[in-house]
Amino acid sequence: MFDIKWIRANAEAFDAAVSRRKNVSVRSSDLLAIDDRRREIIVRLNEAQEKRNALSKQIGQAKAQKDEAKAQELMAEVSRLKDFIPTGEAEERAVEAELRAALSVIPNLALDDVPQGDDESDNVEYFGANGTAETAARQRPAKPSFSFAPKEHYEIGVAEKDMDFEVAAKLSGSRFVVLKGQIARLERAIGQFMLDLHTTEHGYLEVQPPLLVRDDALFGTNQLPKFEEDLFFTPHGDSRLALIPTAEVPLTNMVRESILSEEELPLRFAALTPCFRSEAGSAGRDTRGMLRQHQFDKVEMVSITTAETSIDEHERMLACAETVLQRLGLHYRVMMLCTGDMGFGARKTYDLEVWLPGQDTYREISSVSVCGDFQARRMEARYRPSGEKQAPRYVHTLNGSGTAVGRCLIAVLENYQQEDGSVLIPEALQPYMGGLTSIGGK
RNA sequence: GGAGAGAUGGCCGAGUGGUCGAAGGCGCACGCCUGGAAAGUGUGUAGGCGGGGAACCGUCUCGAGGGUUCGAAUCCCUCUCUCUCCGCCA
Repeated sequence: MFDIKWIRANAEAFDAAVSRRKNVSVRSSDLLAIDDRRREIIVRLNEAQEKRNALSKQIGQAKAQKDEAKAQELMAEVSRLKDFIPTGEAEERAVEAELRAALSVIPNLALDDVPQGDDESDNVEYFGANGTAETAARQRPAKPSFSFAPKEHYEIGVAEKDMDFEVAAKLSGSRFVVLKGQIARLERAIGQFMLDLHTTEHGYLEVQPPLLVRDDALFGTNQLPKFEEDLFFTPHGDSRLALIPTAEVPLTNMVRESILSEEELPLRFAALTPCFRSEAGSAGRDTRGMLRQHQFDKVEMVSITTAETSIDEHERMLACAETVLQRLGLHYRVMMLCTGDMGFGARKTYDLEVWLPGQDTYREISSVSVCGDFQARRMEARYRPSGEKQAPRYVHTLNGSGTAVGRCLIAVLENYQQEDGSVLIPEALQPYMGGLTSIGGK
């Protein structure tokens, strides 16, 4: 969410930057018009309150001096002028709500190095801050080669038996899956491996958050008010709770409505949780297999930083996510999303796309975004700079998947499949699989 | 689910209708003291909004929202959360 004072001071820059984003027609002049009305009512209200307060203080003094006649006279005077105050207060609340509503549906502005574009076809491959295609290729696992036609994950022998969409449909309908036996264990192993990697090697604090959250938390991380239809809700008393669409929501909101000290930053949280998405807008897309589900596991990373360090933290977080795929020996590429493909709250986003030989294509497995102070302003999350006395500033927030567990399971199955329908277990996962080196063999 | 108690600044905690944005303490900042530190000591130390070039001024905020009143941290109502006891329960 934007600071109206910043928009007032930087109206042209705001208009130029906001016009880079897709489907956004708002102009600074619309917002400033609301703000002008807001300031006008505040001035009038403050003047009335000032008079009322001054007179009330005199009444107190008159009563203390037992000057009842004077007190009565003053009280009559206050009664006359205070008619305006209740209506003025109501007017101020209304116009402030109007301004907030207008501001809360404006997406974040892209950083200067984000490519301009309409959709994913305008994303550009990214090789690291100082990297090239060559340096990236040395660091990233190679694309596997097959002596047979690799299958899609749900066609592979071991999955045909233990990845059960039919029974899931009986329980819950489409876009659910029941995993069984060694496939279920493999999914669990992948999640454990990733979470352990981030907590033991990358400095993230392991967190087990609630999976049900209130509307305020969803507003903080931008799911509300614009993307309500993507969520599952459950009634709760007279209100409701949402199933988290990503652990970004609880992890980021852990710092909401607080003032941290600069010394505590950066805060780094990681969690392995189920995620729930209605997929309202994607009917008919990716219906086969478990690529796009209503429920899936994901390891999420969240960093809370100062304003100065968020860009560096973004590169660091990308590297943390990449390490997962490198350890698993999975080929991937990194895309910098263009302005048209970025999420609502992001200033810049990198997607990790893992190679799926069965589909013969790259598919998103992780998304790493830096949001600046956009979410912090929605959450009222600030920090007090150290040293000389300074006013609190908004923190910067970042989030990234590290990575999606379900999609990683797909990638392991497809990349490590054998002709006989069995699947080799990557070395990094073997300790989590009781030492097994393959599953689904005869 | 029933009964009761509570929510005050970065933290702890006093304050039951007026001069209270709020005692005191802790923490923090800057000074004094010291060879240096600790201790001691002095001063300062909430946030939002509006006005102003600035110094500064005004206003709002004592969990949230309403109400009573000339005036509310204090009284009333609703809600949220926390704690204690009882019940139920993985």
